[in-house]
Amino acid sequence: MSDDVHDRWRRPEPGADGESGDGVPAGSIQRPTIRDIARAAGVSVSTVSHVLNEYGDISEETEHRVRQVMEELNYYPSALARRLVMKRSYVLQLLLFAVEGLHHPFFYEVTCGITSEVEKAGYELVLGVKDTRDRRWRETLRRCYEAKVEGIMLMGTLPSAKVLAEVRASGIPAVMIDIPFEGPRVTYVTSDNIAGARRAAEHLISLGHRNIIYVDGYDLPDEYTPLPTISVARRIGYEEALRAHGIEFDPRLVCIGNYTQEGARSAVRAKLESRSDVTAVFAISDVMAFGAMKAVRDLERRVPGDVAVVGFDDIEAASYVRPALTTIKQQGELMGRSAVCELLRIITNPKRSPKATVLPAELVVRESCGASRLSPQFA
Amino acid sequence: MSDDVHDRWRRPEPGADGESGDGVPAGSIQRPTIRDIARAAGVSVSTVSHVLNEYGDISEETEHRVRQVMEELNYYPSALARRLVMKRSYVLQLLLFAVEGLHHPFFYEVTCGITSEVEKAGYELVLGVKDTRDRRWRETLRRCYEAKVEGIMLMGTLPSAKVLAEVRASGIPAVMIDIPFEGPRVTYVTSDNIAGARRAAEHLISLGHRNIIYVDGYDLPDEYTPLPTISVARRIGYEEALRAHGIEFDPRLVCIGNYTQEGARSAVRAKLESRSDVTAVFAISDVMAFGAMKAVRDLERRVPGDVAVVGFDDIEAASYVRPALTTIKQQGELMGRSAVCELLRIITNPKRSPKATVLPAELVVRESCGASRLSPQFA
DNA sequence: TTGTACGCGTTATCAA
DNA sequence: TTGATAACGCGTACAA
Repeated sequence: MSDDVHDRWRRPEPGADGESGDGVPAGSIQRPTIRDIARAAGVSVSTVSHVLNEYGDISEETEHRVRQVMEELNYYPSALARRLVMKRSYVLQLLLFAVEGLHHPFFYEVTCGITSEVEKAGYELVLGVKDTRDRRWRETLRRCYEAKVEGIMLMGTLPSAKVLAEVRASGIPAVMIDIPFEGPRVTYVTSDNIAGARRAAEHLISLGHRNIIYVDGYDLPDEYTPLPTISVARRIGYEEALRAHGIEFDPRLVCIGNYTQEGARSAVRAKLESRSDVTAVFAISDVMAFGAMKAVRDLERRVPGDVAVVGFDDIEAASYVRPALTTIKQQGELMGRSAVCELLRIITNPKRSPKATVLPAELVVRESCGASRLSPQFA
Repeated sequence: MSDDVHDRWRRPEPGADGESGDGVPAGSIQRPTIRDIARAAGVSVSTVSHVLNEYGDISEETEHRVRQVMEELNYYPSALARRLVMKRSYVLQLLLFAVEGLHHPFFYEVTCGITSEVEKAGYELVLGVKDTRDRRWRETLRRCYEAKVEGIMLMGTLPSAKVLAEVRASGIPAVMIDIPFEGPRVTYVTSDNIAGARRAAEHLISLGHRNIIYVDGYDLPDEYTPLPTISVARRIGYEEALRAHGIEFDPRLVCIGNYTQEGARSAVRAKLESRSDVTAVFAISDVMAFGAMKAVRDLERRVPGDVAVVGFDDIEAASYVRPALTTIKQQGELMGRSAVCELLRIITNPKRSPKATVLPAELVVRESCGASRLSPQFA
């Protein structure tokens, strides 16, 4: 019936080659609407809608006809229109704050976990990567508001405390990833950074080390002081371990690596040169641990023979390097999944006060500390 | 005027603590609409719309009043509604096909390039990561159709040829990343894989190597045969280099590493054991090159002393490993940017036939071949 | 079981 | 310079 409709909605490219025999749909130009389907099938729009949403109150014959027409016209309902009328966007936003040149592999892992869970829930994930130092984040948030995203996940290197505050004040459900920050509809997921760092330090201590360099990420500007970053947490774990073993914490053993390899390299080298009594390094990221290893070699010393090194994250490269890096494993993918689950929970259940998630961080013993027991991961 | 409107649209949380003094907006529940603004400002909706879109035909006084009301009510126009009426989604989709456990760091780099460019263009980027072996990709594509995405970028490990064909047939503008596949509104961006591979092989040859193991990614099933993958391109470059130097190509020197470290490790070890005349390995990904290095050590031989190794990609870890990996650098971020630019071009200019982009792939000499000339990247 | 009519929050057209 | 009103494509009472 009404064949002109078929004509109206031809495939975008009438098929210059044999390819288009497949007859696949879409094309962002102009597509058939639910009304076209209704007309072509000789029914009303609501009938089509009922078929589409499987109300199950349409006669088998009608349904069949409708579906057939949808097929023929390559009809795909507009999510845009549906979202508008449903007053729901089904969109989650992932905001990644990164520092230029710092492609932290860990983020990628988390992102994979996030996407798979988002998809499973029938949502869409919008990805935004911003430079941490870019002042235009307000613009980015405005776009979230306009897009009516239902939830935000925020991850990365030191987003300004103002960003966090604004997200919280926005009232949009949010889950911070590895950023301990809470609010009415805001929570976070993180690794057990304190325990992880403690375990790392204890591992070194158990091997006899007492003077352990601590390579921190950033030297926090004052605006962050109230913000308990992962950096702070790991520092606590480190100090706890020292205390538990009667070792006094020496602030002069702390240095700043800026989360980069080169930053850690020069910082550690400087420390090693000034302190000949140091026999170990604990860097709070694997990348910085790599830098530490280079620093040791710069001084013609050996890992782990002269200086033991422990990292944090367990990125893939940790098993590639030589000697393979002993480190604290963070479960990135799981972290991503958890973030999404928690976010969806906040969205669906506004009353319920959100709960922070803390994932275990386990020690992975490889070669960089010289303690080569029972590790199948060995190179 | 009309103060009840102010009451209706309070901030989500009336501010239990001092925080909300900031007065920041949004909240996905129920927000003021353009009509509310119009009412509160005592003007018509079209006036508000004109202010919003800066038509410049509104009296300064009115505009000021409207803006003030928008501010007070924390009004943010709905992108959903706008998109519906504009018949444009302003959404680009990135489809990443990955194999479980294979978190290729290179993808992350490309993604960063993509996001920054997408944002700059005022678009939104929806991210979807699918397992290559997942048969439900049709579902994923359906969601693209329903969301009326304006363009698709496709990247990753061996998406089935069917996926590519369907994307092409869909008529949605698309840019494949590192997948040489074209169509009416489909093109690709890639590195100069042939030249890169040739350069890698030539580097080895120039160092005196003649029996070079070639570590390929996958053994392609028949369905891919017509598809010129990067794998095929690199193989061509490899063979070209051999031919140019009068070395006969020996198919028995080719092995399959499945793009994983362990895969390459065992494959290369087997080859090395059976062929004592081999003095070099060219792996078409860095990760596989790492596996090759392990294989060499498994046999108590040394890199580069006994066996030289070259990789492809230049991921970050390439500079971390010891010896640092000599490899072919792909410009991931640039690749992402180029993909977006080309995609936007296809979208805005439907007539113009798209043009493939080939980015240079340069040799980065480090330590794994023993040729340590003029390289500042050295560890 | 099917159809009518209204609303979702915009922009665009036209008239005032 | 401003305002009414019709789209945009869909979901959903409510009526038939």
